[in-house]
Amino acid sequence: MRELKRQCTIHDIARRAGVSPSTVSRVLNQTSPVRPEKRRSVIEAVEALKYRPSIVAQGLARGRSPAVGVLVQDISSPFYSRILLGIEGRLVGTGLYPIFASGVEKRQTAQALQLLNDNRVGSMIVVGGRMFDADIIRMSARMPVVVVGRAIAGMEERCLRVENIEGGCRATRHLLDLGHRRIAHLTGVHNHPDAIDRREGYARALSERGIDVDPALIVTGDFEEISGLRGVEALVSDGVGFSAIFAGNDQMAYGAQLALHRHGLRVPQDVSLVGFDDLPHSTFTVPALTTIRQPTIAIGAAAVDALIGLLQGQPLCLPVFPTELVVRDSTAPFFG
Amino acid sequence: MRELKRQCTIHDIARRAGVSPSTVSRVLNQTSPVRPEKRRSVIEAVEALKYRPSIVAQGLARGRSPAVGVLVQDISSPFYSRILLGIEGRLVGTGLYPIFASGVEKRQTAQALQLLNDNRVGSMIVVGGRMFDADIIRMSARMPVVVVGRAIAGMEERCLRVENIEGGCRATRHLLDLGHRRIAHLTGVHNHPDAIDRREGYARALSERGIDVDPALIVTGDFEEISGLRGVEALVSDGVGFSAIFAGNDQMAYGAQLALHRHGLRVPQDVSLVGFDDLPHSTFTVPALTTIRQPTIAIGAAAVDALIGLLQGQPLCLPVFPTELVVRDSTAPFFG
DNA sequence: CTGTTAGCGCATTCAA
DNA sequence: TTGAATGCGCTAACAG
Repeated sequence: MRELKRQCTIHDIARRAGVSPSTVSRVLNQTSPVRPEKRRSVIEAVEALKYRPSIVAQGLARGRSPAVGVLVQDISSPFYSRILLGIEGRLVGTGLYPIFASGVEKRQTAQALQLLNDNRVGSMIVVGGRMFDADIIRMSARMPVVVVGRAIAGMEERCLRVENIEGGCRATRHLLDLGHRRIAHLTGVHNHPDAIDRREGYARALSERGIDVDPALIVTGDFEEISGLRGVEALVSDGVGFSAIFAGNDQMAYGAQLALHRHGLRVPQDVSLVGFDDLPHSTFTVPALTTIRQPTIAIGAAAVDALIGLLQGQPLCLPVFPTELVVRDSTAPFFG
Repeated sequence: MRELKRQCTIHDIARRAGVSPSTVSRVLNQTSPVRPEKRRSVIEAVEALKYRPSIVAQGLARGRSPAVGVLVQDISSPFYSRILLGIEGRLVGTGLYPIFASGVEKRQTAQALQLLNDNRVGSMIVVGGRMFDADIIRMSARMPVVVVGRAIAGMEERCLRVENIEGGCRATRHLLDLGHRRIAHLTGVHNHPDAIDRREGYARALSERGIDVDPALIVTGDFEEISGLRGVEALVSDGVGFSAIFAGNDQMAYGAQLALHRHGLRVPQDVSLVGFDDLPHSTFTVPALTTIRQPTIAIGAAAVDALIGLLQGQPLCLPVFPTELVVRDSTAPFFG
């Protein structure tokens, strides 16, 4: 690897300001009072040379790193990337900064974790993912960890939660209010807590109205578009009658939308469709998607806030995020 | 910030293996021969203690960092995040790792650049963005820099290029081949080289067939969905006749699709639509989008390869990426 | 208040 | 081949 042109160091500043390196460090970190005149000359030198301390050296000297490891399932996922945006935005100006490592599959996860460990990150945010809980629990013994977009048995209190049950209820109630009775549900990843909760909300809303859950109306998906598409195809080819669909997330709703279109079923005239997440793109589907909004950016920001609290020794405090129905054009009243 | 439980260091390994720290370093970095028996006991100790060197300390000692600064306009953009995926994937196993910093707006850009500088990254990949060229040129004087998704005057040779003109041609020819003559074009960001090239391709294909470019058919967009939507609305409300649209990218095509739908224009029966990029989502639009594919993942990977070559002192070699027409369901023959 | 000293964890001379 | 010594850039403990 090529050598870089040497950046100026704390010694250069010290020399130019006529003080010792420690003094420079003191004014920069405000770690102990410094005579005003010296302070001024230090600041002057810093500005003149455009000096910026090396985070690397600081980390070594301080014995802790300002890096926050962000472990994410898929950096290009439309959902997770919104959370990352929230995390990154909130980190700016805090002195902390993120190191992203993505690991969709198990092997990648091990590498990702190793990368974060090699960097000696001082804290972690886990965003979704399917790695073994044990790995995360082990990390959380060594540093502050906050989890977003999944639940981990044994460290529930560190998992940021969204009102998924309530959200599933809202979605389903909306369809019920429109007169729909045969409402299909495309679930998310099997055993995923969010998927389970949303389905639970679906069932709850149905039972509120005294409607029995028809297992034939529930199709297992995996939160990806293609599973939504296949889910609808299964429904149609099995001859299951339905006038509405509650998809476990927006991406599955997109797939469902396409499948419906291919079968000549119009949204919302023939079938009403509700998603979950309110991804930015859902404003632009044809037709625009009615969905349950969860505040992704705010969720990412909250994870950072919680982490900072933890780093300062405060007790963990994670808000539970509400969901909100956003009515657009993919739902309409049912006309038998 | 809380202290972490101390990780084991090279000294711990040295002690356990009964050798000096230098020897441990030697076997780990294979920097000079070590007697087999010692080598073995070092390796044994490393595995027993699950030792991993601190990247931070290595960076300090070596005077260079294995971190690659990745400056990106928007980490949550469906297009750029694909490139990031390619970059990240290619970096795994190279000993290098990315530090992402996003800066959509000018002020954020300055902060992003500062973050990378504070981390003393040893190289950089710039992905899109609208910051002043000068900032990038300045960086490129100090370290290897490769640019993706934009062009910078004065360092063209470091900018990875895609056959945008040819792509624009392909898209337009496809529509011409289907019999369309009134083909509208939604351009990307004003002055953006990709946008200019795609438009150039559009014009070239038209002139090949002896068709004059009608300025009324060209609407300026900005690569975002909403601009595609507004572009179509402008076209319709201005009463401009057209039977096909070539959108400067897929996101604008999405917006166009919705606008067409809202005006009761069916795709592809009434209007054919072609995008550019082939985002993963384009398989799931209603109807599935015909588009020009560019190999985003491969582009990210190529940027990394080029960077590694540069770091090893090799001359820069950037491939020019081809584009490919992907025909799906948003285009159909023109029937006057 | 401030300079000097001593590491942080590692790579890299330099001798041996 | 290998250990001891030195330093990367910075912070922190310790005198003064």
